[in-house]
Amino acid sequence: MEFLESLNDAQRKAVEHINGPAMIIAGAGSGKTRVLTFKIAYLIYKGIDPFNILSLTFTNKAAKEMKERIASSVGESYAKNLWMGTFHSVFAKILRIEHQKIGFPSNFTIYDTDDSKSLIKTLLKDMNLDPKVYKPGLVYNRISSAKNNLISANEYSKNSAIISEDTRSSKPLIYELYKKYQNKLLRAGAMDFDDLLFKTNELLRDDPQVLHKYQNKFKYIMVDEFQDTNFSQFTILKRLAALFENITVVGDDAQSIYAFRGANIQNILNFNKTYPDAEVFRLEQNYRSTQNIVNAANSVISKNKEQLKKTVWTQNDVGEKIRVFRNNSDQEEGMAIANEIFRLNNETHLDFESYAILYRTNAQSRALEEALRKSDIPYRIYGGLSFYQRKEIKDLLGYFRVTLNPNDEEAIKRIINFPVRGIGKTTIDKMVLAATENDTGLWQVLTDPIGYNCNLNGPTVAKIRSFADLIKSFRIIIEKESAYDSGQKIAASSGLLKEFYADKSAEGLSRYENIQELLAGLKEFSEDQKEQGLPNGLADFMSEVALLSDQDNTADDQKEKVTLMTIHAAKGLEFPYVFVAGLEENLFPSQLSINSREDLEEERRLFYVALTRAKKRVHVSYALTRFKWGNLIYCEPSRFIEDISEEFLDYPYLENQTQRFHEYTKKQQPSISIPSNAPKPYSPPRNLKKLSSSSPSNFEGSPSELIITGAEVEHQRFGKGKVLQVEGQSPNKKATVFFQGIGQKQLLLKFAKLKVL
DNA sequence: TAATGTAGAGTTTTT
DNA sequence: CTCTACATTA
Repeated sequence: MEFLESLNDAQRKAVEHINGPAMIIAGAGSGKTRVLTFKIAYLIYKGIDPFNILSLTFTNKAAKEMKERIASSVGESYAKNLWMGTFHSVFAKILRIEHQKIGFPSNFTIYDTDDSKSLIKTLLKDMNLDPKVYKPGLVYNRISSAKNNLISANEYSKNSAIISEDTRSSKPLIYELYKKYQNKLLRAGAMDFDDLLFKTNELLRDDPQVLHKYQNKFKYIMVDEFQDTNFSQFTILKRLAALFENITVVGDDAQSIYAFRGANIQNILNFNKTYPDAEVFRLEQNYRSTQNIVNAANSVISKNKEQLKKTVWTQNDVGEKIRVFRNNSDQEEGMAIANEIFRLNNETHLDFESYAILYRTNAQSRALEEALRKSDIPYRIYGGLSFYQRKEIKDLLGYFRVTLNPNDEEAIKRIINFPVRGIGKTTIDKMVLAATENDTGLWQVLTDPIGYNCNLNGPTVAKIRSFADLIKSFRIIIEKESAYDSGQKIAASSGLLKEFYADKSAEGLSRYENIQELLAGLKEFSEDQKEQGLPNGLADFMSEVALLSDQDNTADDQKEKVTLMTIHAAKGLEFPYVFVAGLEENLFPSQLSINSREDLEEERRLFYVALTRAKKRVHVSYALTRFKWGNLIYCEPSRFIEDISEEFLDYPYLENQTQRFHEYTKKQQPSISIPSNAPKPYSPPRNLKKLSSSSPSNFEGSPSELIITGAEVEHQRFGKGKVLQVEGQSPNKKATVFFQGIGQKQLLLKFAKLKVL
């Protein structure tokens, strides 16, 4: 066990602790992950069966990396028996095993946030509620936080405090929505993210046999990022650990930055109350950053009231002070950072991947990107729309979902008329109505439209039948074929591949590429699973995919590129040089946080996280003016800059510059007008199209019989074009026309006026 | 049914 | 400003 030699005293003690509850408070950069992996390896060396170890992490990526590290230390054959993953993925797995006990199919669907919100929208329509008052996002958050606090729909409706809170915000019927929402999920054989934890809690609470089974299986439990767990998660832990109490949690209260989505910092602050015998280990030596960075970060976090006692220190060099950049505008801020990176790079000859620019909101990336582009500095930006949220990906996954679970109504609605097969809104509404009246699901109606008496005409019934048959044929395919083969066939037979292939616009091209990428992922999955002798069907793929995120796709193309990301996304990462941009009041700290101490403290922890990402030097910057939604606004430097003790700051111009700024703004007030000498951003001319399309309309179309393949035609708006194809029967005759300079368009002849030339 | 127009909203994010 | 969701129009 010579690996223990490489640990410091505190780390080694934490690793060697085996029995009983333990809390490891791990300061930033203190080698937390190393301790956790070593501890698991140590348990295995001590003869504990990996089969009895459960290790929970914040992301799948973290789990995967840790598993690999353990495998390289104790051997693959041991490591593969470890249960390792996020709360959601581990307990989804268990719920699939125990599905009968909770009344769900084993291949239940996991609804993502979009599915949930769309379901809430349809419920609002049913109940005739105004979606402007009952904003789906708000309703969802309300239900989500109830679930995270283990309040069922029934308990919710009986909780007077909650009801009166909802009434005060003029949304008294949320309890009703919650109930209906759960009913719909049950009927759809679906769970949302919170349900995965909620149902696990119910299962462990109500079924002593199941509880006993998993208590005995998971004799040793490790939890990473414990500061970001919520009540529901902690309750699961308490239940599972109740028998042996071999639970080790690792975390840093100073880095708790996810309260806004239900994480409860009290879990870590009060761990000792739940487990009075818990041994507490403090990892306080920082191996990452210079003394100046560590001390500056400490001075910031000390302004928070709620925290566990610890003193992070380092033996590293003193290093340089935190540099403060003051700028007149967000553009200038970007240029200042770009210039500094350029200068540093000449000086140090480091790769561009040594630099990160961190910010509070994604919207800030634009000005920064522009500056980097102008300076020819390569960068990679994280965030934005994730791969799995893209339309085309959700479309294909929608087909997979319906195939696996035809009760998945959100997925049915997504794909039933995409690609278009003539089943429109009216038809769907009729069938939904029939389903509601007969107290059944949409799929049942789809498979027997006549039996349910939906008042549909013959051709429509035929279209519905052929859609149902299509799905049924997919069900046969996935019975015996691999995920890849099934996926390939479904993508082709559904018409999706053709649909995206036909679209030759830039967007269409990238959509097609994304579909291909997903199929490539399926292929990789199928082959990997087969190699390992594991099941490789579509169902197996789908049971994992709902819980994956972009960060799990370890794309290694960030080499030689500057990293741009939000501070949240930077958690757990490190860079030699870090730029924290936009340190302005109402931006960082965010405007929404400055009214409560708790929220403000969370923002301050976020700043702490930002500072402690850096190894060598930190630059913080702010702008005096910034464009927000097209308007120039004036900004004040963030209070967080003053939270850094002056001795660690390099703030050359602080006094005279800010003073000048204040004089300047005073002069301008009270009329908030843009001074003529203020920098104006470049904005390209817009709405050119509008000007060219406003001609009076006395345009006559030719009769549809004259519109034939090959004909040269003219359209009022699109101009001259050539008919490539005509399909369908009058009055639903459709022509595909190629217009010069515009591209291919599909037009319904009963609407579009086309003149034959 | 599909393209186009318009109103409204707009932290942080993983599962 | 920019994106999205819904209504409108052909």
